[in-house]
Amino acid sequence: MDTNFFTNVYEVVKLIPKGKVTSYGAIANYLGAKKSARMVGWAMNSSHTLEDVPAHRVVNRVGLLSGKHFFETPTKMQELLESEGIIVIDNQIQDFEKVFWNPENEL
DNA sequence: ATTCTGACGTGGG
DNA sequence: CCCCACGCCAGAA
Repeated sequence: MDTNFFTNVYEVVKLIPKGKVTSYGAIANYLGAKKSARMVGWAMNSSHTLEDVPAHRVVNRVGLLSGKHFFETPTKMQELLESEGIIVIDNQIQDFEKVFWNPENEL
């Protein structure tokens, strides 16, 4: 089902532990569509209205807050991450590898 | 129906 | 190491 892909993305994002982050590609890979990482981001765009989906915990493969511009305020995403113990400098997550949460590794 | 763009990722120069 | 181009899929003009 096409809508299932979006729902699946939401489910995975919801499962991201507090203080951890993941990447669009990791989610896409977990869903079996690693080449469609863009769709993951697109799915988040629809999810931005949903409060159950912590989109701020999803960043690109480099740990860059690429989607912060889509939040209510450009600084909201960084503040949310920092409030969870994640250090963000210049839209870049510090110790990205440490706070990285891989769906395939945990699920 | 066609074209472009986009919260990405990988590969090549 | 930095820059450019391609692939993927979906939605908007």
